[in-house]
Amino acid sequence: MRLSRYFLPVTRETPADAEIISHKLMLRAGLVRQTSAGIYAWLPLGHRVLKKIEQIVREEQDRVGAVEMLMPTIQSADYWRESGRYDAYGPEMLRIEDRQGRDLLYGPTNEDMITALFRDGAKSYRDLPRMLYHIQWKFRDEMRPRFGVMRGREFLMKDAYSFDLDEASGRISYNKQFVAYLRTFARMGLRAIPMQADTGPIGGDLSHEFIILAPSGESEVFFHQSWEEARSAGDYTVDIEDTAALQAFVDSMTADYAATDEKRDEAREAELGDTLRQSRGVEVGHIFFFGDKYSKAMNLKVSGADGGMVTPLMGSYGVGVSRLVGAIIEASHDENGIVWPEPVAPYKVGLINMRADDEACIATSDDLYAKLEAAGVEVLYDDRDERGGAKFATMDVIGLPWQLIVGPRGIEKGVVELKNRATGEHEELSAGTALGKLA
RNA sequence: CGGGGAGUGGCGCAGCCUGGUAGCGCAUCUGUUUUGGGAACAGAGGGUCGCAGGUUCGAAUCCUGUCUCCCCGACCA
Repeated sequence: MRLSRYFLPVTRETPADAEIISHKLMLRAGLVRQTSAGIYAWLPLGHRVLKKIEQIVREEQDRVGAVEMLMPTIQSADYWRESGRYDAYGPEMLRIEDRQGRDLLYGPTNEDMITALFRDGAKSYRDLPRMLYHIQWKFRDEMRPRFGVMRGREFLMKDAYSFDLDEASGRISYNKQFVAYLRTFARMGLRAIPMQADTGPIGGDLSHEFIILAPSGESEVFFHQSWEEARSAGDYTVDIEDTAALQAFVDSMTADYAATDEKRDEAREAELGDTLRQSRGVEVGHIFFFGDKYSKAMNLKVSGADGGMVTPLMGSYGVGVSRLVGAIIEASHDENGIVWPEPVAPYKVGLINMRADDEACIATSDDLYAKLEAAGVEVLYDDRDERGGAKFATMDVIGLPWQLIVGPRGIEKGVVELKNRATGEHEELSAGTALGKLA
């Protein structure tokens, strides 16, 4: 993409209503604009990040056998009356009335609707187990939206739902999602720590929050030092079809202490001694096995193998997709701007033509741009006729992993400069070599 | 929802107390000189001061109401 044809309103000054660093940088880097309290427009660059994150979430859901679908943002109140939640949910739910006087709502979550949809389509034990998910905008009328997209009223969430015939099977579905979550966050360059959360009516330990360590996170968290090590998706490989191995893996991942402020265990912390760590954290995912809460209330039943009727057990699994954009920035930035982990960067390379009034610079830059595009490298090309300093500042604040710099000095020597945004390391090399490194 | 604060060109702010034709920095546009880490000079465009009422010869400024946004708290992906 040529910057001369893009829409990237970067600003030097920070809008006064931004408080935390990720929010400031998202505004400065032209990722989002606020349109109402807790509601944001995603500008082109921010939209690309959102899509990158969404795609990683999607791939990891698919990998554990969840099936993508799409439910509407607007729901009939009838689903919620059926589950008994319509009156219970309270003012956080945005209620709407259509021209016929029918009660509608902007969905804050989808358990009720998915239960109804699954009920109408699944008739036999052969239809289970199943995991369904969608990635859709939600609305919760928060009393107090804040922290930019980290606590918006409208937010993009991946929510998955599992349907199983018995608790053992439900546990497997839960474990698969557990693995998917670890891999999802690791792929985004994040250290996400699974922390035990409030359990449902069934009890046990089948609810976890996934917390990302970030200095300005909302909650105080405590954990074993082993969680400080960065891990990649590759550290989370396990044969998810091997039930025993899967369970063993989940057990090993929950063996080391990790607790939010509300869930601290004084005794265990005392045992940890020097290996106890403390940090701020942001909740980016929450998985939960709640059994027959909705299936029972909404009369979801399927024929069992023995001819009797079975009430499926359900779980739900949420990832805050839009929140992750803010969370990643909280975890990855420096004094000059955002430092995108490559898998979620809006573009991989920022190509800078230092002198857009110089024929040789234009020719070299255009050529590099064409070749990068041809090689499938996502490149944002600053071809504008502006001063170099302003271009560097723009590239720094938007934080693309690589900066490829073309200027008259380099051209004289037959080189271009390649700079790594995260490390600041830069080297001069031939255009061909640079292409090879980036492609 | 309780407490506090703020609405003035795109962004950041001053002006308000003590009414008298709206100002600064950044950004934008034009020209010239520049050119490897947010250039310099000259010029230009852009605001019915959140909205509605009121007081007054006259309101950004005083009064009343109202809307919106932000911060702290309790609640939440």
